[in-house]
Amino acid sequence: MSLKIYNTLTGKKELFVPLKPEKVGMYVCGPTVYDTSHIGHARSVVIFDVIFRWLKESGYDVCYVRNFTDVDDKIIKRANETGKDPIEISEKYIKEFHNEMDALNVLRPTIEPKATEHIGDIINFIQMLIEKGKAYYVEGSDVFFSIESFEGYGKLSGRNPDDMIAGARIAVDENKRNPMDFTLWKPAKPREPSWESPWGAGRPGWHIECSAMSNRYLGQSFDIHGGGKDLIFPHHENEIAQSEALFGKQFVKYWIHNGFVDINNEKMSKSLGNFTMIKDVLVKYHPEVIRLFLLSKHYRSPIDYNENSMDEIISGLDKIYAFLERAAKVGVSLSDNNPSDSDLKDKKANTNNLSGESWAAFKEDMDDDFNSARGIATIFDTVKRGNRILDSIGESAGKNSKDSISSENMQELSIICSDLQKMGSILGIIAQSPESYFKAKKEAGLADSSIDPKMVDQLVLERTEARKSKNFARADEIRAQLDAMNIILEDGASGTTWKFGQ
RNA sequence: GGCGGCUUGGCCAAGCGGUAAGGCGACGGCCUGCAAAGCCGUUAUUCUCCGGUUCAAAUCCGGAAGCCGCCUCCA
Repeated sequence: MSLKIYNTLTGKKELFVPLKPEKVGMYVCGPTVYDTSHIGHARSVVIFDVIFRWLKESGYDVCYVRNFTDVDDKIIKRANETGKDPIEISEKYIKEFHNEMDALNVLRPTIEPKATEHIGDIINFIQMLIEKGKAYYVEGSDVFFSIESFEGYGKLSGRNPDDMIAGARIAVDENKRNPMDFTLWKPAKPREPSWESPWGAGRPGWHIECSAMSNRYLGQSFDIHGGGKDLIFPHHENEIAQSEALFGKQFVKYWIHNGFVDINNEKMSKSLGNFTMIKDVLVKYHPEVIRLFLLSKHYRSPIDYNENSMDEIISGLDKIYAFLERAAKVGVSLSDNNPSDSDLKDKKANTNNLSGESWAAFKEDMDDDFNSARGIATIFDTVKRGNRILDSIGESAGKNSKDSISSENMQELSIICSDLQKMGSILGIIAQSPESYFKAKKEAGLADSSIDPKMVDQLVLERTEARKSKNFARADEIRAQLDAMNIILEDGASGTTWKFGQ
């Protein structure tokens, strides 16, 4: 067990040693719930989901906290535009977020705190900062954090406050002692949600909620803090300032940041109008295809979402399931591979003695800074090994029945399949049985092709008869006819099956 | 202006000093009545370019070119 994690704070890959043995505290910045989530949110959530799963698999007791920012300018703006209550807005999008993440087979974090439910914690936190001389209240204005009061300001993002001020594009607020000081508490304007505080009715600034909530659930110091790369500055920098200024000790040991999703090699942006929403992607692709895609590149690098890549991913996932289906046909039993949150650990205890070389390789891949791209390569290597065994025993030609497969081969195939399922359970894929995967695929194909399956079956039957009577001309004619409908035939040992092409 | 990142075969993508994983595609073969699937083989003497360090560099250092992100809300 020697997990290494790239730490943004040090810019190096470091051996992961939790603050307390066997326990890990992890905080990830969740969405501001004012709009529908896009594919970029999905990437971040899926990546940290895999990290969560891997930490648990590695034997840690993980407390995973992911917040919802449910009070914010954008939510208020949205509320005013739609004439709704801000709470209505945030609840709507929280619900949507949960639905989509459930569809993507994302495990729920241990705790999902909301900013509005921690206003007391936030006010206390600010109060203490003021008492320590780290923050100041400007009468009639905001409470600001004083960056000059915190020596380490800029250490996460590698920025020097003076340089930033020099090239600043921000309007200087006359109330601030230093232009880089940031808001902890701001006074409420009319018709805005607000809470009473020592500084009048108002609401928290953006950064303070994460310091207050992480402190509440994970303490003054914890192991991992994550989020998108864009959060490094100013959000996470400011969190460090708030928490370390107050508690005088290291806030977070390992900082993890994920890269962005581009769309056809362009950044998602309002001006380009290319925001790709999760719900739209879910309509087009199987959830496991989306996960496999999001994990197909190292989490820190940018990844490009485009149709061509998605088609390649579909081929890959089909290949994995097709192998499992072949294996099942010769009698390898596949376990139910959709473990709930709680039984990942039990599963480990049950199947550990069965794990093979693939699992060992995968473990190395994941231990190396959660290298899911390499883990996926290991999955394909495993599939190839399995197919090779199946070819060698001539299963496809129907020469061997289940009984005549040697016990060594059976044993090896069992291990390969169980390894595949274990690897899948970390990446959150291969959660279905091959039958239901291909059945769903066929149904999806039928749904948008207006093809009558009965008619296809009838043609397949006719072709089988034609083949029996060596009328190959007719057989090929039928094949061509179905091919024109994007239907591909496969003549197997146990009859002919059909599927949709890509 | 400040900070950071990227450039690997037709495409996607690992690689983090020891002599180029994996996927998609293409081509040849096995299998098949023909296919499909699967398997086998071929597809980068070379990693944007130029220098340097080293017995050894895609990997380290210096320089050049191109691309990108952050510094304002952003996963």
